[in-house]
Amino acid sequence: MPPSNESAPASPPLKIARATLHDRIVERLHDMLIEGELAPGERLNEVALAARLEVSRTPLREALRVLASQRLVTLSPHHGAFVTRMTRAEIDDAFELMSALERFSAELACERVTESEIAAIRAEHAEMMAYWARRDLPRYYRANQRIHDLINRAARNDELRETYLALNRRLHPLRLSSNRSAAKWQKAVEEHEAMLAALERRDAAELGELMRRHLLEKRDAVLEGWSHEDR
Amino acid sequence: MPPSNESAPASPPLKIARATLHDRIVERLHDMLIEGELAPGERLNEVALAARLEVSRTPLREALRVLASQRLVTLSPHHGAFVTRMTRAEIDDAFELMSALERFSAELACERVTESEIAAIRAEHAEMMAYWARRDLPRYYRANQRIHDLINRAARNDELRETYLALNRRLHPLRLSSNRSAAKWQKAVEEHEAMLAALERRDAAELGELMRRHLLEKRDAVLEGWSHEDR
DNA sequence: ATATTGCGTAATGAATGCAAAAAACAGTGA
DNA sequence: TCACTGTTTTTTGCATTCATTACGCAATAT
Repeated sequence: MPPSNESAPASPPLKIARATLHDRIVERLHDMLIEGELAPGERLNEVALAARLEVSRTPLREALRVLASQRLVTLSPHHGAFVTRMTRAEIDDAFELMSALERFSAELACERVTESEIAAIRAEHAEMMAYWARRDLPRYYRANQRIHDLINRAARNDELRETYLALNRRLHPLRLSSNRSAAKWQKAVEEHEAMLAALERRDAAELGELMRRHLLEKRDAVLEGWSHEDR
Repeated sequence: MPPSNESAPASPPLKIARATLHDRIVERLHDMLIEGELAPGERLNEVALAARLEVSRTPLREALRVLASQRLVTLSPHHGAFVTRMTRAEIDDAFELMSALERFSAELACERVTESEIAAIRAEHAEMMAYWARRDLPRYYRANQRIHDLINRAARNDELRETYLALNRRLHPLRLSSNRSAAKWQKAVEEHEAMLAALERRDAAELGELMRRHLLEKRDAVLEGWSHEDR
């Protein structure tokens, strides 16, 4: 036995572990939040939710703690869990941070993207344009998300991607209040054209700046719709 | 009763809620991780930890789930909880992301920092230089952290700050493997001088680039020490 | 001697029970 | 009618208990 082995701490096994119940509950609640099945500000009663999901309170509570640490739900001791309702300042900050993540993702992607990845992005872009021509907003939105995720993957930084996705999940409920005017949508489409061109030229500074500004405009569009909807 | 009230969801009370047990356990484990009381890779036995903290397993498990969602511990179903040991690739990615957060924080700070905040940073900088002169690495390190946090606060973006702090916590255990050579330390000090000067000029591009490069050099220093320590 | 299989033990996953805190309600008084 | 207060009820926080899975060790066969 080598002496170094004595102080070597145990490590987690690498094998695929099948999901536990509370992990699946986290997934399920994620979906329910994304689908809007649970509205911002809504109270989450533990026994009612547990009954609805057909689980006991224990794994549900563990899941709620996890979602709370991701700020998707807000816990108030002895009062209960609520679907997080972001304030104006939080939305502002979140989009601002998102603009930085997008810029950085764009810069890294320009350095690291492969030809086949660009081809995939180009294809997805074409599909998105088709949805735009048909004014199919839901599908346009999903194609849009896929493009951003492809760029994120091309950046080859899992930490960045995880952070991006986590923030994106939090902002997801706000997506409905943007792109409602045809003019804004038109502008967003043009920006995407420019972004694709910059990526093909691998112009990091240009693409980074385009994506940063794109996000800030999205923020403005969201805040515009937000001000006369909630709060 | 106004009709709008019917669909209005309840909101969490705004009052200060005193910490629950599992929140305090999260805090305590945070501290233990920061202090190095729990080493990376170490296994966390639920009953042993519960006994040590004098709590039952339920709130401890909730705390472990929270820490796992922050990637400070790794859960392996039916195997247990382990203090997360970052791989080389994860460290690489994390520092790269950190460099982007620092750059953005620097850029925002240049736009938004007040004179009194600059004064506070200048004072903390002077204190840090004193620790450097005495070769007091622990205190130097803490002063360094405070400076970065002051810049972060000056950026006026809580989302950014939270993200920064969360990532910083994960990288904290690695701090020991950097700044071991006097030359590198000297260089870091010089970079800090330049950063302070750029902040005083409110030169966003310059400060951003300085902080980005500063972080990337820190990454290299950490990875250098890392390669012949663990793994 | 080594590999393999089976069983016992220990650990985690999940459910239930109990106590405390907060919310809802009713009743009383002004 | 409104405000206040005492009580009831609901809901959360935590401990305990039960069930399931993984690990360790030994015995056996090759």
